[in-house]
Amino acid sequence: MKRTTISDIARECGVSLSTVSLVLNNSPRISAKTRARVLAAVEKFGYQPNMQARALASRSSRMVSVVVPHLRHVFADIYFGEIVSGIYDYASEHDYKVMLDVANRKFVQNREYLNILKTRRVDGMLFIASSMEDTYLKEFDGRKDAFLLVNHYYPDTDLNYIMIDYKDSARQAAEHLTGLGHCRIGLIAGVNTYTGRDFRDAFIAACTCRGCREKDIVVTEGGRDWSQEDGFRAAEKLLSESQSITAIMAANDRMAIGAMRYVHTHGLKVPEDISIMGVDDIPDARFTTPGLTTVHHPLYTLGRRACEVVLQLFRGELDAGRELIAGALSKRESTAPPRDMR
Amino acid sequence: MKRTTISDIARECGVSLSTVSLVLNNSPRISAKTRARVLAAVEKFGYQPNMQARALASRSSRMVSVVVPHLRHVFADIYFGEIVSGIYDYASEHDYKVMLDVANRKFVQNREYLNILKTRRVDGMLFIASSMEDTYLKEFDGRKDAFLLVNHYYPDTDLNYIMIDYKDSARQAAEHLTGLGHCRIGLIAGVNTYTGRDFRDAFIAACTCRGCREKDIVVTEGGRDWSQEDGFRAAEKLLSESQSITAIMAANDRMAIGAMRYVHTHGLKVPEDISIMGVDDIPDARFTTPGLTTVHHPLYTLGRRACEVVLQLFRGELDAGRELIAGALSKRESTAPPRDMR
DNA sequence: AGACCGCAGTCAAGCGGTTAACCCAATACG
DNA sequence: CGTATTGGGTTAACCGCTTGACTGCGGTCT
Repeated sequence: MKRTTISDIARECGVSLSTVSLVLNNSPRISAKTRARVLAAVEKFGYQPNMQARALASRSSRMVSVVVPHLRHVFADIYFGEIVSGIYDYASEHDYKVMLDVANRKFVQNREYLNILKTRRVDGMLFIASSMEDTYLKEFDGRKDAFLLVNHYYPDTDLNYIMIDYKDSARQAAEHLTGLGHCRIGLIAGVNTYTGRDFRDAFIAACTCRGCREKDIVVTEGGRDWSQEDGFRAAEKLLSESQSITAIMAANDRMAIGAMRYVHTHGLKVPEDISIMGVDDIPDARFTTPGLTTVHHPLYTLGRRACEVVLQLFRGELDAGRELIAGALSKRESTAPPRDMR
Repeated sequence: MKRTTISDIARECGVSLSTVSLVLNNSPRISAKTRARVLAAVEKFGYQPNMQARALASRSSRMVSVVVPHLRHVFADIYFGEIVSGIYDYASEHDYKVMLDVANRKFVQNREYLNILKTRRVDGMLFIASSMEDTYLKEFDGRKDAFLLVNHYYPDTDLNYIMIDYKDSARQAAEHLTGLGHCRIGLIAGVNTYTGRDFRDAFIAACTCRGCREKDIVVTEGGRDWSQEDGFRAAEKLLSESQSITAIMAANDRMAIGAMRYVHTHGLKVPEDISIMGVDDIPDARFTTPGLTTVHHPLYTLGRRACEVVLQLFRGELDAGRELIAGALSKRESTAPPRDMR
């Protein structure tokens, strides 16, 4: 009841173990004739090499680890879902497998994030967007593991990252809104991430640069989940504190949708009374009423590229990887010139 | 720049390789004193055993594979998310890792579903709810791999499964609605799964058993995605074809929510004009207006148990595993007695 | 003709663990 | 006192594959 191994194939063909191995690894050192014989035997036995043995000998597990934050329904979040899909597809196309990890307390306390690489369980690790609180990431500073932050970064370290260019998205959003004539804008910011802060600062800078007075950009914090509820509450706060704003900019679509719901339930019309804009371009953004103007962020592509980079890092084809991917304005119906401009 | 291995530890302590190995595997054959010495060295070097080597020698990769269907946003689906979370948590608590797989064309054509087990990449496999079209699953019939269908089953095979008791949920739903006095009910069924068909048949049976006439249970097919849009369209069809129904039963919450949206946009009130009921109890069900009456399905628990079973199958502690997990009625505001009963 | 050079394979030393079988001193027992 | 048992380790044979070094050989170059 034993599984067939490489030596069964070798015996069957009357060649050595190494020959079979070389055939299986597409080495050019084997003649076409021998190769065909070996492959026929492989086919005949339905032979599949044992990945553990292969990994042990070759020092490559052909597996990457994807680490997602420990959030309530992280496996039901389109934001993470898109990135994971991108990673999975790229990995799969290159005969890699994806291992899942959740950065929960156990993961951090036991320092599993280091052990996973140390135990050679995976060739590389991808950390999807965690928050500023995840200071343990600093431990990777100085190590030369195939390690990549996906859609976030860690200041003052040499950690590799690939992420959406949030500053640029902020600029695009600011230009769109100011271009329509808005100059008193409420910003629902996400401040528990470095990218969220960058977005906030870049947005304010871009607005003032285009003629808004800094005090007319009213900032409120969304909340740590960046959820619809957070957006709802933030809009409530924003509108109760300053009635004069003509537009709300949210740091992601979910909060924008929550804000829109608040605005609607309070008898205001979007975009006639107030413009609302988000960031990310999640599928739902298309189906809100009115459709949500947002900055499209190619998260699937980001995931694919992240996986590509981490494999290059593993193979030593890359020393450091730091990339920014630009978003693009996606204009829908939730933004329009303010009332007094029409 | 080599990693520390088991022999480094052995040398440091002046014991043999096997002693270290036995300590690491909690063998009772080593004295407390020696054990302490070894563990101290392990600590000192920050040693972590190489999992590939361990897997090769011990014939266990301490990893399970989770296969999800190839759907549009499967990594962003609360239904799959809950199950995966359950699997992940159980696995993680037992020092297992989770490998991800998507049953896409490549996966099926290359018969990867067999290779993953053959190549010993994983100890067990969990297939989350696929449809009746996934006939390739039949190939597992007769094999004694640690293999489990999660929340579906395959008739006329010996494939192991663990799933929600959909027939029972159908009965509970039918009893709730008929109990309120409904006897003309529209059913939005999901018919591309065996469990969906069972649900439909059991629902009809339970209704007729409780006095409804079979022709008053109007059945329409939802669609292959079981999505809100599917529910929306199905409700439209249902209400245009038979105005007399007083309740709509959907085979899952998402379709129920879609149906509710249709009903609302057409000026009818839930539950005054028509009752609506779903199945699953996803988080959104709590936040609809009115709150959706549904049958709660413990998907997280299902995932946990599924992982437990598959590991027991792997260790040979279980020969076959076939389990049903019961749902429980979750009464909210979307169901009430029909107009003529009040 | 002799040195040299691929070409097509083979040899054998790993990769880093696990575990059945064995070994030896100390204790238990008749 | 001789023998069986047991606690605590060790030995060595794998697990199944990769890969650098080596070999034999026919053809090239000088």
